[in-house]
This record gives sequence, structure tokens and C-alpha cells, in this order.
Amino acid sequence: MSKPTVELTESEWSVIKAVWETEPCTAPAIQEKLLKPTGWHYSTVRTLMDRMVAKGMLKAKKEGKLTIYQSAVTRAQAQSGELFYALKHAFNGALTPMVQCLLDSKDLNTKELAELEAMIKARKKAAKK
Amino acid sequence: MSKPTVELTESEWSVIKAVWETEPCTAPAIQEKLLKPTGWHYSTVRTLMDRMVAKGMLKAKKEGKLTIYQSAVTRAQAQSGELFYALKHAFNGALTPMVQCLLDSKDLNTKELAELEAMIKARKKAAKK
DNA sequence: CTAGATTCTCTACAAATGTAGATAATGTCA
DNA sequence: TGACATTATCTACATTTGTAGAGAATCTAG
Repeated sequence: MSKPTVELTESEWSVIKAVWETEPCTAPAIQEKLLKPTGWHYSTVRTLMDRMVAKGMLKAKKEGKLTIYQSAVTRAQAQSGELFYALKHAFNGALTPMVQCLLDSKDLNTKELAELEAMIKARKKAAKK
Repeated sequence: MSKPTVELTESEWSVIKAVWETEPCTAPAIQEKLLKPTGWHYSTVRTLMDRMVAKGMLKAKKEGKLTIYQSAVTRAQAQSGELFYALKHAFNGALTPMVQCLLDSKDLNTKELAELEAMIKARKKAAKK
């Protein structure tokens, strides 16, 4: 029954990443954290966060006058949402072309290639059961 | 000096895929093609296409009273745009975790795994030069 | 208790996106 | 040449996204 695929905008990614690193947390804390990279004002961050609560990406609870936020989706969920979006739209769901595209365009060193290979091997083993 | 990474919305993906399959083509042709899957009316498709021309995703030229469209980005370009968007936002640019996520969440058969392995091997060979 | 600091609430507003109707221009066949 | 059929043009409007200001509420330290 896992939730119906998450889709985040660029700004939402910034916010949720900060939340993951800090939660439970308040909006001022997140805005301070994001100030450097984004320059966003408090109300900007706050609006973003409240909209994300409405969309079920974050959870908020009131504690006295403070609002405490937490993520409602895990990093893994968000990651696969993004990945499957790409897979579905750009590659019509076909995995191997997607990986091929990765291999073609990125500049990989030997170590990374070895890692990838190891991952596949491990995966094969797991599949074999 | 390849173009500054393409980003397509979901609707734009539908349109450009239809264009790739038909180009050069007219807007009515594309709307007909998309009618079944999307239900979009002519003006919807047309608006989308003209906005895509403005954004440099399509090219249009007038031929008599007809407007002939063609893609201005290749499938490969669009694919890597999408992929790198995901890679950058969801995985902070780290390739192996991204592939790991793929392997974890998709249900892969032995054949696909073998293909992936072969791709990596080939890539290693290429790198070695 | 009161002034400053902190946090919240509400409202706003422009740009982008999704969707389409109304109407005009043109082409074409009888 | 006139009536359809095709296409194009323009305008419109709701929703979502990006960004933020103004002012209210509350806390805190003297």
C-alpha cells in the first residue's frame, strides 16, 4: 500500500533534503539552512513547507506556538519517484536503455564501473533464490 | 557547445514523442495521434506545440497556410536531460546509488541483468583505451 | 510589565502550465 | 462561386509554482 509515487519540484527537493538532515525541525531552522544556497526569505520557505504538508510530503504538528515538521516520505521513496518519472517518460519504462544512457554520458572511472558490476552480480545472486 | 539541458513537462513529453515519430508534421496530425491517449483538443495541442517552439524544443516553419513542425532536440538529448535532473536532485549526482535504486525497485529478470552486465563490460573495455 | 526578538498567519502577485472556446482564414469540390 | 472542411489565430481562465511582504502573536530578558 505504499503511497502513490511522490513528485517533487526543484524547490521542494531543496526543502525536503534540509528536512531529512534536521528533522524534527522548525521552519526558521530550515530557512536558515537554506539561506546560503537559495537566499529564500522566511515566508518563502514557510509557504513551501506548508504546501508540502498539504501534499503529504511533510508532516507538521503544533507544539505550543512552534510548528514542528518532519518528513512524510523517505529519501528512498522520493528517489524512486523521481527515477520512475524519468524511466516512464523518457525511456517508456525500459530499464536497459536508461542505464545505457547513464553509461554513455557520464564520465565513469574504473572504480565506479567495478562498483556497478558488483551491484549487478549481487543482484543476480539475490534473484536466483 | 551542446544546448543547456532540456527539461520537459509531462504534456511536453507526450507531444515531443509524437513529433519524433511523425516529423515533419502538422499540429492537426499530432493532435489526432494524441487524441486517443489524452483526449486533447486541437487548440490544446497547438498551444502546447507553440509554447514548445518558444522554448526551443520544436521548430516550426510556415508552408503556405500550414505550419510544419519538427523536433529541435533529439530523443537522446531529452532523455539525458531528464536523467540528469533526477541524478542531480534525487541522488546529488551520485551514479551508483541511482543504479542501486533501480536494481532494488525494479523487478528484473535474468535476461535484463545479463544485459546490464554486458553493457558494463563493454563500457569497461571502452574506458580502457 | 514592556520592548525587542522570534515565529506565525494571511494575503499577494507574477510566471508557468494545463486546457480549451470562438472566430477568422483558407482550401476544395461540386 | 458557394458551401464545407481544415487549419490557424487569439483570447481566456483555472491551477500550480516561485517568491515574499505586512502585520499579529508570543516569548524573553530586564
